[in-house]
Formats: sequence, C-alpha cells, structure tokens
Amino acid sequence: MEQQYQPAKIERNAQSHWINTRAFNAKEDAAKKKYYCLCMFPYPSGKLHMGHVRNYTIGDVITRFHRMRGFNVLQPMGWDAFGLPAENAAMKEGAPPAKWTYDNIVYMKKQLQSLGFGIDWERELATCTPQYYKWNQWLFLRMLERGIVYKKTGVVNWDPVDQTVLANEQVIDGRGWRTGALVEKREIPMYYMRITQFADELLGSLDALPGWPERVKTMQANWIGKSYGVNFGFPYDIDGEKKLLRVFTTRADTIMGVTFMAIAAEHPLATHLAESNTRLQAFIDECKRGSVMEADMATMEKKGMPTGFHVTHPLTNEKVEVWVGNYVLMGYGEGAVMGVPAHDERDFAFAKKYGLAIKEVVRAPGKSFSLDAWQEWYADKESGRCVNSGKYDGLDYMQATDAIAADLKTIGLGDKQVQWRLRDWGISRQRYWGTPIPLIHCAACGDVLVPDDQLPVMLPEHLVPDGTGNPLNKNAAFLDCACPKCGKPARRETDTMDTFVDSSWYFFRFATPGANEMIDARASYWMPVDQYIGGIEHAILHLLYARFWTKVMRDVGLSKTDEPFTNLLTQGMVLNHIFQRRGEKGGITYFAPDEVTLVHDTEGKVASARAKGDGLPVDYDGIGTMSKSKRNGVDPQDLIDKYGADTARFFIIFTSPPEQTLEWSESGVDGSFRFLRRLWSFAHDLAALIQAESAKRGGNYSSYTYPPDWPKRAPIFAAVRRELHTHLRQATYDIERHQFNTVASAAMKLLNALSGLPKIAAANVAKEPTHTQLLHEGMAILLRVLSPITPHVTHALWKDLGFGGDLVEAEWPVVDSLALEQDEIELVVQVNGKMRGSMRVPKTANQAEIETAALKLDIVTKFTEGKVPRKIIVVPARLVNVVV
RNA sequence: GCCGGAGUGGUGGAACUGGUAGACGCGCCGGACUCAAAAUCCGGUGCCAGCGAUGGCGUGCGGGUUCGAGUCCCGCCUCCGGCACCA
Repeated sequence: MEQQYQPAKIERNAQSHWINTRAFNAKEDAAKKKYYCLCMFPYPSGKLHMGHVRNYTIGDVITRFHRMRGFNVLQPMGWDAFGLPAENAAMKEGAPPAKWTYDNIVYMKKQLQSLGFGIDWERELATCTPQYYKWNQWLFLRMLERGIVYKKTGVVNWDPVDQTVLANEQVIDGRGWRTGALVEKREIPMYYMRITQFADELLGSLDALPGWPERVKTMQANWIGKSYGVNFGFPYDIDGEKKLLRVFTTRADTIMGVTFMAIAAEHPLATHLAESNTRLQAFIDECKRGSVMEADMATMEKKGMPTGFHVTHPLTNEKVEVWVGNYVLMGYGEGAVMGVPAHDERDFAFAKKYGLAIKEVVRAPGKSFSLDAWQEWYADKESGRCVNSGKYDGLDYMQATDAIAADLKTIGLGDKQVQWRLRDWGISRQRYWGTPIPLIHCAACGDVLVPDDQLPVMLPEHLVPDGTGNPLNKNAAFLDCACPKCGKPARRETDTMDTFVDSSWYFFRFATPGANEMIDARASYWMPVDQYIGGIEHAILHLLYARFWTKVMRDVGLSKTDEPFTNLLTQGMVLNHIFQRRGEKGGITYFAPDEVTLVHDTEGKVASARAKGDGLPVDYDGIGTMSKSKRNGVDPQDLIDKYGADTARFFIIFTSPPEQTLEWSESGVDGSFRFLRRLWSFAHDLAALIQAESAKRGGNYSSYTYPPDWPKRAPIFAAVRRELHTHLRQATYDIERHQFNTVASAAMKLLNALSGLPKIAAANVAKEPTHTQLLHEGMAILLRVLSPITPHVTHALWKDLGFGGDLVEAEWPVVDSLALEQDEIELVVQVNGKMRGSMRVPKTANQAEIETAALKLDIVTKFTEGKVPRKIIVVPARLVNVVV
C-alpha cells in the first residue's frame, strides 16, 4: 500500500478495474428490481463545464447508492448532438458542423470517463446519427397520419440583411447579432405538433407524479394554463358581409365595461382595414418590427392606433371602436381582446394613455373607485359586485359570468369555453444541422410523405453554413428527388426539426440500444426512468415535450408508459460572472472571467472591469448560468488535473445541496483534497494496526460482534461507537433525501471521530473490542458511505484494508440501533422561551420529574425571580420551557 | 411584465415535523514542528459590551401568530431560472 495519496494512479487503476469487470454494463433481468437513473444528456459544446460535473456527479451518487441497495441499475449516457452552436462554430472555422460535433464528443467522452462515472457506455448514442434521427422522422410521419402534426404559418425573426431566420438568442436589442440590422417579424409556413390536444392529460397527470418537485409541477401547470371563460363575438358588417370579431375573456362579468377593442397587427381585420388607411398600415409595419419573444412583448411600451372602425357590443348594441395594439398576440386566443379599462390593469394604462373612456362595472364594498390611479381591487374577482351593468347589477363574479354567458348563448354570439395558455409546438427550423423533415414537395401531388422504406432522409454531413440561410437550399443532391406518388421531379423539404424533438425520447432508446424498430420490448423492463436529473432551466419546455412524446408513443402503440420520469431532481444552475462589450453594429463580445481585471466597490461587489488583453473597460453583466455563448464557463479539467476526479466530485457535492443555485468559487477545494489525503494516511496507519493485530492472533484478524451489554463494559468506546452510528444514520437519511452535501459532511465527521480514537484507546485499554476492531468497523462504514461520492479512493482502500470483495458490490452499511441507546439525555432549559442552559435527565424521566428538576436549577431560579411559573412546557427529549 | 425559486458569520453551507442558530469545511488568528518555508498537527474564531463570570443583539427589510419563529402568515426589497427558435 502506497504511503502517499496519489489520485492519478488510484483513479486509473479503479477505472480500468471497472472496465475489465464490465461493472456498469446493465442487463435486463426480470428477477431483479430495476433502477433506471438518467442524467440529462449533454450538448457536445466542446468541453465539460461545472454544470455537467455537478449534474453527472449527482447522478452517479444516486446510481452507486442504489447498486449498494441491491437494485439492477442502468445509467446510460449520450449526446444531444444537433443544434445551433455547431453551425456557429462551423461559420467561424469554415469546417462542417459534423466534424466539430464528433470531435467534441470524443473529447468530452474522455472527460466523462476520467471522472469515473458508473456509466454503461455500450448504450451510448448521438442524436445526429441517421440510426437515431431516422426514428424522429418515422414518428413524425405517424403523427402526420394521425393529425397530430399539421401545417400552418408561424412568426419568426427575420434578418433582412443576411436574408435568414434568426433564433431568439441571435436577436440582441431587436437587431441581428451579425448584421446589426433591425429584425423583422415574418410569417412562414411551419409544421406544428398538436400538444394542445394533450393539454388536459399533461395537466391532470402531474398529480400522478409525487416524485417531482412541487415547484416544477406548479410551473408546468401554470404554463399549460387552463382557464375558464367565455368566447364570444362582436358583430360587424364589412363589404356587405356580416362577421364577428371573436374574443376570449375570463372576466365576462365586466363585459358591460367594454369601451374599446384591441386586435393584433396580424389580425385579418387589421390587414383589411389597413388597405384603405396608410397611417394604420404604417403602424402595423411598426408593430411587425422587433423580436417575437414574449418577454419583450410584455415589457415593451404598449402602443395602439384607432382604426375608425366600429363593432357592435353584443349586449348593449353600442358601437365600440377597434384599435390595433402592439401588445395583442395573434397566436394566442383569438388575436383580439376586449378593452375594460376599469378592471384590467393593462387596459387601464392603455385608456389613460389614449384618453379612452373608463367605465366602472364592478364595485367592492368599502372601496372607492377613482379614474386617476389603478388599485389592485379593481381586478379582484372575489369581493366585487356588478354595477352600472343593467340587469346584471348586484351579481357577483360567478353569477354574472353565468348570466352573461347564458344571454350570449341565447342570441347565438357566444358560450362558455375552456381556454389553454399552452400553444402548439412549432417544430420547423430553417436550419441545416438538425433532423430533416421527411416530406417532399411535388408540383402535382403537394406535400408528400417520404415512404417508410426510404427513411432515413439523410442529412449530408459535409456542408458548411455561411450565415445566409440554410445550405440545404443550395444543395442539389439533397434537394432534387422524385415524387414518391407520381415519380415526377420534386423538391425535398429543407426545414429541419427543433432539437427538443431529439431529447423527447432518447431515454427510450437508451433502454433499447440497437433496436430494429424505434424501440423494442426491452423498454418495458427499464421504463419509466426511476430518477431523472437535470438543470432547473428545463423545468418547462424539455420536460413537457418529453412527457408529450411519451404519450404519443403510447398512443401509437409503441409502449405502455404514460409518464417517462417517475422521480425528478432539478439541480440548481452553476453561475459565474459575465463580462461583455458591445460592438459598433450592436453585436456582443463576451469575455471569460479570467480575461478581465475587477474593481470592487466598498461593499465588495463588482464595480467595474477591464479586459486584460487591451486594458479597455468591459461591461459587467452580473452573474448568470455558465454557458459557452457567454464564455463564463469554468473548465473542470484544471481541477481534475490538479487534484484528481475524487476531489472534484467531493468538492462539487460538498459545496452546496443539489437543488440550490451555486455561484462558482474554487475556495475550499483544497479542503476537499486535504480530507481525502487525511483519509488515505489514516487508512494507511490502520492497515499497519490490523496487520499487527492479525499477527498477534496467529494470522487471523476477526471483527468484533457486539453483545447487548457491551456499552456498559467499555463506556468510552461506546461513546465513539454511538457517534459513528449517529453519523451513519444521518448520512443514510440525507442520501435518501438527496441532500448529498451533508453526506459528505457526515463522512468528514466519521473520520474526525475515528481520528480521535487512538488517543482514547491509549488511556483505556479494553480487552474486547480492541480499538483496532472499533476502527475497523468505523472504516468499513466510512468507506461505504463515501464510496458513491469518491468511488476511486474508497475502491483502493477497501481492497488494501482487506474488507473483501469489490466495493461496487458492497451493501450500504446498517445502523446498529443498540449503539445509539443512552441512559441519560440532555434537555435544553428555557425561561420565557429564552435558552438559559441545559440539564441531564434519565431517559425514563416523566413530565413531573422533569418539571421538578428544572425548577430547582440555578439558571431557572435566577430568571424566574421568585415568581410562580404560569406554565411549564416539556417537549420530550428536547427541552423544558418555564413561563412566568 | 408574467410564472417559479432563493436570501443565515469574513465565506460555502448546517439546523429532521415550530424547540440549543452557525454542524462540517474554507478563510483568518495563535501555538507546535522546522535554520527557514511549505506540508502537517493542536487550539481559537457570529457581532457588541466586559479582565471575567456573564449579559444584550443576531437568519434580506417591515409587521403578525406562538410559551418559543431561520422555519408559519401578511406586505416589501434584491438576486437567480423560465417565458415557447440557446440547450
């Protein structure tokens, strides 16, 4: 056994041992209880960052713990390999995205392997391979056949200079990232997945997921956004035709307060009215500038323009003017809203700005209404009653809604309706590096499905995008094809699929690697995933899409799984400082934290920063998620090279609980390394002790079996042993509830307790157990508690100390409840709720005995000042509180 | 703007169901070892007052409930994540 802790050597040995024994290769075994532990697969961006290390270490701790609990564990890994960054890198380097992607995969796989994760690499997959994306295409066609996929127009960001569609990320302050040109909204045809058809089930089955964090379920429920309201129409005549301007409202009780209507710039009525109104057309054009992001829409200045056109109020028959508003979204609801300034905050602001009438129609008791300033209660559904509303006066929210909905129904203009906030999922991307949408456009036959036997539609891997649109559009070899129906020359669809498609079912494929179909029978053994682990940033989109695809796969008959992830752990983001400088065209250059010098203010916060390169100022953008695009990631490789994988793993686990956001700082990583080194040298000393004792017993070392009366015979050892099992109990409790930082703490406490033992032993020579035997028991606990976090060093020590067998096959240690027993317990003593000291009482003491004992204490009499206690509160095994 | 979360010593964090706030680390201070340094080991370390015993204050801010609040309730502030084409 080596004297020195040499992580590089230890880790190399342990890793090759696991490879040689195929320790982590999972086999379907109906006789064993399965446990499928999955971490969100990485985008191969180049190098691992700390978020990955955190994610996969958490997953590995859970994986290894469940192996110790006797489960048949599967932990796979693969690559979310399609996406925008590969195209950006390709533009920069003039090389194809495929090469960049595959190179990154090779490097990052090596990094993952060097961290010693217990991964079954035989199930590895990359979503950019035809073997994988073939099934994206295949299921897309099945969805198309079933009407789950359909075509309609959608709004995208358009860069007029590069003549290309931009991702939201590529729009900065309303301008294209490369050209600096003002971005326009453009409507183009796209394919959509009808996720709204599953809205009810996606919402309802959240209740069937007790293993998901409440916060994620709340976010998803709010995102799906089921609301009950009334859909109705405002009649109007145009070109001699009778039409209805339809709106949806959750506040039908305020219909009598409508003073204007607002419609989206893209609304057909707006388009029609603008034909004869150049000012309106100009305003509509203005509305079409800017980004399509909802956050921008919600924060921008609300603007509107009157059209001079009026519709008829369905209940009062009054004329109501129609406005075009830049804040009304065409893709949401009917693309039109009724304006009730008195009871909607946004309408109130709009009416104030443009001098529109404000008509109070709901009043709350004891509150007064004012036209000057908005009050929260104006929008309150609970306490108000209708006023100025004719026959509806005096009705409350529900009564008014029911009455008005009934009246609208009678005149055939509206009815109650359930409305969802959730919108259908637009999956078309006008980009190269993604799954080709398997359709062919034929002049004669229209959009034709690629026949199954011609799948996959192969993506050529040699193209290099140049920023001016999708290179597939210029590639004849890809474009030109024969129509599968009529055989005439036709054109292949060049849009590719959203990469969220790739990540919506990869967990199924991990369960069935190499399947001839999309998945096979092995899926029914492994699915659903027992524990899914990934960043909280995926709380809504990815998780919702994956749930949706799972349900589609079930409906198509591929599986019986309703929900893909039984338990979910959402780890907090790893954050770091962001530094940036704006270019002349409006583009942004990011600086890595180690490329800038900081100036702090008096509170220690970052005040300003300069680039080390040119000495010029850079802007400080605060802290945010580590990302390649913001250049604020930290490469864990430095840490691994310097300290080893075990230290990196221990540190990231120890420094924060999994679900909490983590501001990156390396201070303290030394402490993690010191702990492992201390563990190593302590174990080294113990090995010598065991050898000596073994020699004394004629070459036989035996551990000690503790009889029930043992604590009384060796009370000092009993105290140490109680401590060991207390820490074990805490570690077990904490690892089960996924609070791994305190599992690491418990391991440190265990070593501290063991370290103190030789000194105690020197003064108290007991015959049985010897202190070597107690150390032996303690070390067996410690190594196993620590093994999921730092598997390499514990693997080596387990072997060197001769515990027998392979540590990855060992069982999690069991708490000896006998070791925890005590005759006396300590109670906290309070006077009037203030801590004044403590006292020891026999375990068996009853309430009266505790009260009597407490009242005699100096620390109590001192503060009661002779007064008679009004009340004495005794919390068993915790405290006694004397109230005077 | 909307939805979700977080805020505890100089610092990362701990505190189980409302019951000793600051476990375990980092840093810092002092000591041992050393020619010296590093490493290691031992001790101390929330703030204020006090030689001390001890007392007061203290979990983002302001209120409340309770014998007792970091924990529960109400109202704010700041920061982080998401907002449908970053993944």
